[in-house]
Amino acid sequence: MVGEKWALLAIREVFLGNRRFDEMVRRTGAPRDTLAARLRTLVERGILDRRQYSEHPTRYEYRLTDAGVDLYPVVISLLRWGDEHLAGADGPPLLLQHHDDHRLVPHLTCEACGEAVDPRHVRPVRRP
Amino acid sequence: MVGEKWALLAIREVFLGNRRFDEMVRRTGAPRDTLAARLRTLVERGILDRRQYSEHPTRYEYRLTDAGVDLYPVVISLLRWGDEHLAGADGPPLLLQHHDDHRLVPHLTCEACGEAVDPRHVRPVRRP
DNA sequence: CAGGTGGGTCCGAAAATTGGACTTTGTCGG
DNA sequence: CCGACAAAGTCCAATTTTCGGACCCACCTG
Repeated sequence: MVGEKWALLAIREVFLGNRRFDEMVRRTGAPRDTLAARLRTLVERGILDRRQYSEHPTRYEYRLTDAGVDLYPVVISLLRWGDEHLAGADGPPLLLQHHDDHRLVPHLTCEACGEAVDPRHVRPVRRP
Repeated sequence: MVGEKWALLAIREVFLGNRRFDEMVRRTGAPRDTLAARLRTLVERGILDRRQYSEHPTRYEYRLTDAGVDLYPVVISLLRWGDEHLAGADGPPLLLQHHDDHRLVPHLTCEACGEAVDPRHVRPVRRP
């Protein structure tokens, strides 16, 4: 559903507030052609919504649907991975302010027990 | 780094304990050719490690490096998204047991303040 | 009326993926 | 010793996707 090239990057841009086609092209560097196709499939799949934000001139923007918003943990986890493993000497290109008073430190926990999720404590079981 | 087709699926299989080439082909349905290429790039990028687990016959398996293990939140978040938005009537194909006594309910929090992460409370800031 | 912006489309070239056949090395049962 | 089987790939021609750049149209703005 979100595995094609540019799909998650486009979704990230929408999360960052860059909802317009040209803005996404500029920020991601995707070919306009490919991005247009990708946005179409994401809309078809119910992850993005294309809405007009101005008539005269007719202009569109992309918003996340509820299902799209649910991808936030995926995007943020990838962002954190990049910050940790790929960032250069001067740190990550983007900081995330949480509640306007501290840096967001994303971290996966189990809602049931409250603990941090460690792969060693998780056992996959095929559908019973 | 992990955006090409089959990359995250291969990584997922390794997390699930399916570390052998043929096993991954069977489970993911990827073309052998493509999977072989993908595994090669993932090894080059330091996400997987290819190690011999038997001489005579010579056999290899793929293990996650530390950087690879750090992708766990990404894989788990995607898995949860799929469970929520794509699972059919009989539920998700895979259950995750946490500490052998309850179902894992993955959930992104901020380590700094302990709260659940809500996109509305996060403000991206370009590098200062 | 010239220039700019937003949101695309069109196209030929280049790159990646596909599925199936084939290979190599070694094990196992009879 | 023979035939069957497994693991881990490789090879190849036929699709599919992506790429990058040019182009288009409607609408402002000075």
